[in-house]
This record gives sequence, structure tokens and C-alpha cells, in this order.
Amino acid sequence: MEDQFDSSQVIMEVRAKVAAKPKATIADVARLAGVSTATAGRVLGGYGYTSGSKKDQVMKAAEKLGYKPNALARSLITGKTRTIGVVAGDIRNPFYAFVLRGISNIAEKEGFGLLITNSDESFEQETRAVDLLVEKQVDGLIVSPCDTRDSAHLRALHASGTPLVLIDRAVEGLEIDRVGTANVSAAREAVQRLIQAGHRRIGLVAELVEEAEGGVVSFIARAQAGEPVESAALYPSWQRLLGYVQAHLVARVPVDPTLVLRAGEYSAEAAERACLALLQRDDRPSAVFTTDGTMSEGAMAAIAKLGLSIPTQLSMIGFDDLDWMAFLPPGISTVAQPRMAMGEAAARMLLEQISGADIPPRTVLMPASLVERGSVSAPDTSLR
Amino acid sequence: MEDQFDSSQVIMEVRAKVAAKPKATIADVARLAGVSTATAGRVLGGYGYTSGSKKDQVMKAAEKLGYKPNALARSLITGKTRTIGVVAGDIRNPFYAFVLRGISNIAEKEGFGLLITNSDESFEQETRAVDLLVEKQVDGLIVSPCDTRDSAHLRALHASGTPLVLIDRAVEGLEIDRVGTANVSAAREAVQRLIQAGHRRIGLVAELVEEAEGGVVSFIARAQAGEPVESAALYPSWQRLLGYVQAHLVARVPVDPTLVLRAGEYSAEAAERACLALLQRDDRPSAVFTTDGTMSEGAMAAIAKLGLSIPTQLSMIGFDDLDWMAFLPPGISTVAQPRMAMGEAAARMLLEQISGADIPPRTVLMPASLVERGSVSAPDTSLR
DNA sequence: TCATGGTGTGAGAACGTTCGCATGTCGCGA
DNA sequence: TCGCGACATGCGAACGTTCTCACACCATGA
Repeated sequence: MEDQFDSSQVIMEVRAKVAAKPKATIADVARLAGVSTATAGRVLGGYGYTSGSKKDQVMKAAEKLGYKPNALARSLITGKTRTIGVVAGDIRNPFYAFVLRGISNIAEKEGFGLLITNSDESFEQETRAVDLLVEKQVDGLIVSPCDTRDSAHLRALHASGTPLVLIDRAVEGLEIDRVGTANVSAAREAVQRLIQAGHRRIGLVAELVEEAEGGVVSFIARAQAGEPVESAALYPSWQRLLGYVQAHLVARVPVDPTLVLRAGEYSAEAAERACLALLQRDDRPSAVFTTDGTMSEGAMAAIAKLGLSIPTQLSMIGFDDLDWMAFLPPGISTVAQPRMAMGEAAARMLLEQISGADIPPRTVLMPASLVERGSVSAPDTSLR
Repeated sequence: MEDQFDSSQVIMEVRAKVAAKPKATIADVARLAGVSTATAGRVLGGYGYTSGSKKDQVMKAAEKLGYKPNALARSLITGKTRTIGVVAGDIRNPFYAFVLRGISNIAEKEGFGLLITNSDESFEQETRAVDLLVEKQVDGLIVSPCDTRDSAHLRALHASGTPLVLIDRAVEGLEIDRVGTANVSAAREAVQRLIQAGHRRIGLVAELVEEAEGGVVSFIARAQAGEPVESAALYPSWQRLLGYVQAHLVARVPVDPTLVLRAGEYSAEAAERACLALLQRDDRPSAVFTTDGTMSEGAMAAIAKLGLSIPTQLSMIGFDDLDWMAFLPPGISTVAQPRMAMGEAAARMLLEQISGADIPPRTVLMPASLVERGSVSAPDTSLR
């Protein structure tokens, strides 16, 4: 028969003992080294004056105890965390992945940590993310805002003096450092290339979340009428649409609004569905231009599904230089954004703000380059 | 003539005033609400007892002052930061991007922050990253270790009681929670599929950083001789090589070691170079199997460059389900790892550790599924 | 009437750093 | 010899929370 000894209490104690990890503090090190905490702190923290002899003692003691500084306590008093927060749309999207990598490059070099969150392009999630980061006292934020109009939380943030850099998108009337792409001109040049190759009916596959008053048709009409459009605070996909219209305008080619596709939702599947419908029309376009990586992916899926051959049956220019564009025969021409450099630029600007430099708001618009491969040729004359 | 007044001093003062942002503290709120800091803390922190009336006063005061809790101070005393640290290889790699997204999903749901670093598969960078995260007092770490043998820093970390989960790779003799892929069986099944289709000469494109004693040839020889290979702590690419050999063994097909390619370095370019050489040989294989996404990309680039058509001239099975594999004609069959689920599993395990659950070390090996598309057919009989 | 126990409140310590200040000790030029 | 600045050290306060106490209030039931 087993004895009645209840082992749970003992086990709890053992566990507690195992779990106990008496991290060494500066006070411990100081005690062992026989100096004051202030002196130990000066040695370990590398500030103030310290003599060689004491320095040795302290270092030795720290080594012995396996001392690791507690950044929390340090930050609490210095008011600096050496951490920057980032709100991206979705890390899985190569655009953000590369931007993040760029930010990370700079952060790492400067010894900063990186607190990363996803907004999924949802305003509510973005707000929550910003709150989280602010509570964690990040020294600054890099945000890809999902709302380019209101974004009261970002205005408040900036007003409170928190270093803040916007990436990819701007916020209307919020004049702060930001880095983006020269979308209008990049898109214009790409579409011009298509027109120059002889195309007159060019499809556009774009995300185009509803925000321009009057919708796409009215937007196109206004742009086509040569009305000056305030494009700076537009969503990138709208800016690229603007470039598309401008290219037509310059070449005096009319825009057929039925050729511009709103995926409506930001996913390759949505783009594929929309594109599939477009390419099955009798009067289908002889070329397509897509306004970002995700749209390019969706469009490509649709093209593959229909078995259309590029460029003989359909010319195409994509956006963002995705890996497959290089080797998918015949090579997909595309507008390449310097994604990683954008992240690096944003991080550098943020660090400048953090270090206290008082610089007027800068807008860095990076040039996107058209990398030409084999997906553009003259339109198939047998068509229409 | 301009006056000599030096404005710089004045400007400095103005700037300092602008930069001043007197964040409200609990003490401020308490003062305004006419209660003690303890009571205000109880209301705002949601712990202990508070009466409805005081709660109202405090909330109102907090609202008025725009109070935001300082997580630093909270963490300093509670010893919990509600932040987890991640050391990934490179965010740009879709594998890590998806894993990170999985981790982020769980973290966000539980209100945890995510401190992300890249190791670039460099031991030194990994060590620095871990140090940074530890100093920032993360509650736990998810690491994709770049060294599967030594990794003294990870052993020490675990010994100190820090919650730790390994992902993708294991560390020899370090028995802690980890999540990975059933690499051997996944690779074996993929290669079996190739053999079953009639292929006898199957190329393998793998990263294979040098670590098995005796190198690739000796490793193959031992595996082929049926020697039991301790595969758990092997690098994934070696495990996949093992599966490749096993498939040959089962089917009694001899392995030609010259067909297994070491990219040597972890990049698509290296894979492309190696693959290009292989596919230009007179006795080139009739099929290739690649051991991860990056290798698949490189191999595909080589195939495209040579203009080989899949599957008539060359069959292929890739690893990781990359976007283009779905639409690159004729569709690339591949071994799909549940990348995001892996991240989620790792995060969940870590959070369990953090919450104090005392669970024996678990190894979660996720099944990878062979998604069959059009890239496998019988070998071209005109060959060899 | 008196313990009892849940509820509510505040004073003050604690977390692990850095910072301000006071107090030295040098060496050097006047 | 004095004064002065650079170097060196320690004491105790601060950072903004939460935690531990001590105490007080109020029902409840014996």
C-alpha cells in the first residue's frame, strides 16, 4: 500500500526553486566588487568617471555573476527605450517584408530594437497597435497608415511630440517625415511604355479602396479633364491610376473606364477574379498594368488560368519586382520600388528625429524604375 | 543692413518648449481625482478593490489628462513585459515572413508585443540578437537557431529558466519545446512520387551548410548503407537529403552523389548557378527536387534560363508553396509546409511556458503535404 | 455583543537603473 | 600657498508603476 504522503506541496517548492533565477543586479555586482552601486553603474553603463582599478573589480564581479543590464530600469529613468515601433499592413506581403528588413538593417546597426505589428489595413487594429507601442514607450514609430484622411490617432501622436515617420502612404494635412514612391510618374511611364508599343486598350488592375469622392469613374473623368488632382495624400493605388490616366492624356488616347478594375479587396484572389472577368470579354484589352505586387500576382494567376501567352496574346507590366517575374517566361516587365531602401530611409529619418535633430518635415519620394523584360510587345493585330 | 541679433539661443529655447510633452502619470490622475496613487492605480490597472464612485472620478480624471499607462514601470515591478522576442533568419524569406505572421497572430490576440530580429543565419548576429532581447526583458523567446550543435547561449538561456521555443531547427541535446516539419518523411514522399513516375536520376538542390562529418558523400554513403542516422538535430536541408536517400533506398534505386547539389550558400543565386551546371551536363537528371523555397526559386531560374520545358523535358518538385508555383505553367508540384501554423504553434507553446505551466519538452513536427500540380510526368525516354 | 470576513482606502516600500549633488583627491599654474 | 579644474567616489533621490501592510468600514451570524 502506498503511503499517504502528499507530494504536491514538495513538488511546488522544487518547481519554485527551479524557476527561481536570481538575476544579478547592479547592487549585487557592487557588493561583490566592494564599491557603491553608483560606481558599478558608471562602469557597467559606461558613463561618468571611473578609475581603472575599480573598473577591473566591477567588470570581474559582473562577469562572475553573469550580470546583464535591465533595459527596463534604464529606460524608465533615461526616458529612452532604444526601441522603435512599426505598424505594417501584413508581414507576409513582400513589400512590407522588404521594408521591414530595411528598417531592421538600420535599427540593428544603431542598437535599436524593433517592435513590429500588423494592421491588416484595418483602422481599428492600427489604432490598437499604435496604443500598444506607445504604452511600451517606443522612442518613435514608423507607420503605414491605412486611413489617409482622418487618422486622428496619428495626428495626436505627432502633436504629443512622438517621433513619427509615415511609409508608403501619407495622411492629408499631416506634415511630417514620410517616405513613399513617386507613384504617379512611375505608373505614367509604365503605361506610356505600353502605349508606345502600340497598345490602345490597356487594362488596369488595382486595389482602389473606395475613397475618392464619386468613385473611380468620376475620378477618371476629372483627371482626364485635366483638372489638377491633389495627389499627395492619395492612396498609392489611386496615384497609380492617376498616372495611368495621365499617360493616356499625354498620348491623346481615350480612357475606357470599364478597363479599370477595382479588386475592391486587397488580395490576389480578388484581383484574379476581377481580371478573369476582364480577360474573358470580347473586347478584352491588349495589355494590362497592375498597380502592386498582390494585384500582379492575381492578374498572373488569371492569365495562366486562361492560358493566354505573354506577350503575343497579352502584354503586361506589373508593379513591385517579385521573384517570379524574373524567371516566368518570357520575363515580366515591372515597376520596381526600392522597398528595402525605403525602409532604410524611413528608419534613418526616424532616428534623426529621435536624436533630437529639429528638421522640417521631409517627404522622400523614391524613384521606381521600370525594369524591362519580355512581357511587352506590339498588340496582336488580329484582335479587334 | 541686417541686425546682429543672434537668434539661435532663442530658437533653442522655443524648441525645448515645443519638445516638452508632459505625459500624465498615475500620480497626476490621482491628484486630480482626489484619491491616493494606490487607488488610482487600482482603477487604472484593474486590480484589487475599488468602489464605483472613486472609479468614476479616476476614470474621468484619466480621460481628461489623456493618461496612458507606462508599460515600462509596470513591467519593472511585475517582472513581466508581455513582449516576446523572435530571432528569425531573414524576414524577406517568405518562410520566416509566414512564421512571423503566425506568431504575431497569437501574440496580438493575447496582447503581447513582438520584438523581431534577423540573424542572417550568422551565429554572431544571433547571439547579439538574443542578448538584446534578454536585456529588454522579453518574457520569452522564439529562435530559429543557426547553429544546431553548440549554441551555448541558448543552453544558458534555457538553464536560466527563460521560456524558449525553437522553430524550424533543433539544437543537439537541448530538450525544449520546438516546432518543425517532418522533413525526412516529407522529402521521402516527394522523391518517391518522382521515382514512381519513372525517374531514376533525380537531382537534388539543397543548401547543405557543411556540418555532417565527412561531408555530403560520406553522409549519403552512410544513409544508403542503412546506418541509422540521428536526424532530429540535423539541419532541415540535411534531413530532406536523408529523405531523398531513403526514397532511393526503398525503391532500390542507387543514389548518384554527383546529382546532389550543395548550393553552399543560402541564396537563390547560388542555387541557380549550381543548378545551371547540373542541367547542362550530358547526363543531366530527368527530374529535380529542391529542399526549400529559396532553392526552388534558384532552380526555377536556371530552368527558365535554359528554356527547359516542364514537365516534358524535366520534372520537378519544389519545397514550400510559393505564390508563383500555383500559376507558373504547368503548375509546380511542391511540398507545402504549414508555415503560419508553425508560427502559431510556437507562439502558443511559448505562452504556455510563460504562464507558468510546467510541461515536459514537446517536439511538434508538423506534417508537410505534397501538393500535386503539373510539374511531374514520366521521364523523356529520348534522354539517356 | 463580538468575532468574522468581504470590501475599500492610503502610506510607503519595492523594482533596477541613472542622475544630481556633495565630497573628496589629485596636479598645475599663479 | 592658494585656487581651480579634472577626475573619482558615494549617498540618496528619482523614474512610474504595483505590492504589502495597516486600518477602517460594514454587514452577517452566533
